Amino acid sequence: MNLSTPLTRPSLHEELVTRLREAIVQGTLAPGAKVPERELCESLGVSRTPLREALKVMANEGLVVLESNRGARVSNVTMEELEAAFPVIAVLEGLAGELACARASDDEIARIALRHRDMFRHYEAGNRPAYFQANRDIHDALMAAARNPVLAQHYTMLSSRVERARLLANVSDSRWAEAVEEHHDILAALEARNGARLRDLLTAHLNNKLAALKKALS
Amino acid sequence: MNLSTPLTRPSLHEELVTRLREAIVQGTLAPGAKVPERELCESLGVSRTPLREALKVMANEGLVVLESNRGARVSNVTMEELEAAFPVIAVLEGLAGELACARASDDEIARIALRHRDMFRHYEAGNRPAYFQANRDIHDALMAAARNPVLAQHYTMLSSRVERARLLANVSDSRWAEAVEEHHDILAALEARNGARLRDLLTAHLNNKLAALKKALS
DNA sequence: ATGTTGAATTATGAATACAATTTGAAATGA
DNA sequence: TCATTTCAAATTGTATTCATAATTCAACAT
Repeated sequence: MNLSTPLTRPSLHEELVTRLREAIVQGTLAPGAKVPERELCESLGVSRTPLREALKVMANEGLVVLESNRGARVSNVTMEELEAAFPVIAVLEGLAGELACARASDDEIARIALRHRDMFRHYEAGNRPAYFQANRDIHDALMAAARNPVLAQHYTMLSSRVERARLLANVSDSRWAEAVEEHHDILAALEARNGARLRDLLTAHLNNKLAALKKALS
Repeated sequence: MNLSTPLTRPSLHEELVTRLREAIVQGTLAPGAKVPERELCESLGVSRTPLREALKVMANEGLVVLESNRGARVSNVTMEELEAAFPVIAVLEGLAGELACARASDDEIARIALRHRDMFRHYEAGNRPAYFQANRDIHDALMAAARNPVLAQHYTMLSSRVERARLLANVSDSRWAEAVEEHHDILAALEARNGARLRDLLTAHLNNKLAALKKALS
């Protein structure tokens, strides 16, 4: 048990941030939709104050935009934003990979390898949702293995902004095959603990993902 | 005049975030100090609501920590945090350099070069504050030249967290000389628009800075 | 019929009020 | 004297209120 943390129960606005973030990433709160303050207050059973605090935080992260005297809207997923965000995510993931090679336990690497095999199976079965989930798990596990909370924090912010793009367009089958290929290399570099190579592979992987999105959305 | 923007006056809490961030970076609000809510409200002439909204946002950025029922404290600058944050800043600056090489106007590069010459003069004169200022200007200008708002946003968050370290320890003269040397190379790579090289130089520059800080603080 | 005006309604931004928790010092006892 | 307990004051987290800006919609003019 952890006795160093002084037993701090999460504040209302933090829980709201978490739940709203999920709702936005999942698409329950659609991009561009205005956030109905009063309604949410009622359904969540809180007053406006903590909800509004949560909205300020999410606005700072770019998940919502605040229009003065007109309330909050879920931010739109634009091509411009994706083009800006992806290169940043790419270098962050690259760094995560590099650090993970240096710091991950053998056990962690084994677990990531296992998840890879799951993912490959989902690909063979053509099961996109399961593939996506496994893919996310892998990236999250890698981030955890990097043991850098600052990195993880910014990664979380950015991926929640971008994750929603998957709802906009399915990538082509050919890109899917390519991505799987890339993941074979990624796993190999991780298992070899080749940090520099894994970094470059991950950065390229993300940049390729952006290119594919661009194509799918044009 | 710009008529496309729908005439939006900045909200109170946003202004507060900006001002509090400055106060924290500048050291007016010292690391570890608790944020006196009532006092700040009076001196800033606002009520608690917008101030508290600002504090939530800054807590999300890591500039303050919220202790439940015990209010906000300015976060401490720990070695652990610096070790986590610097590598992230390093890759972000690297990306900024790479993008700047591709996107900066000749004019922008010329201005950055000019600011470099200022900075070199301040070094020769042994004027640390002026050197720091010029140094910051250079990094900010580079970031602006990268034309990536997402990158800039995260860079701002991170550097405000880390900037305060300069108040903790003066780097050694030998490291100072080294940093100046590195900046000569950085400028050269930028003027040659050699993106890959500038990226690597900047990343290394930041990582060296961390190493120097580690030495100075031990 | 279509477009415009303006009062009523609603929603928002900020201030204030209230309840719960923490703090700190006086009072008590060893 | 020193530790412990108790209780008031202060501070915080959340709810509510208030003033103002935006929206809606019916009445009117074109």
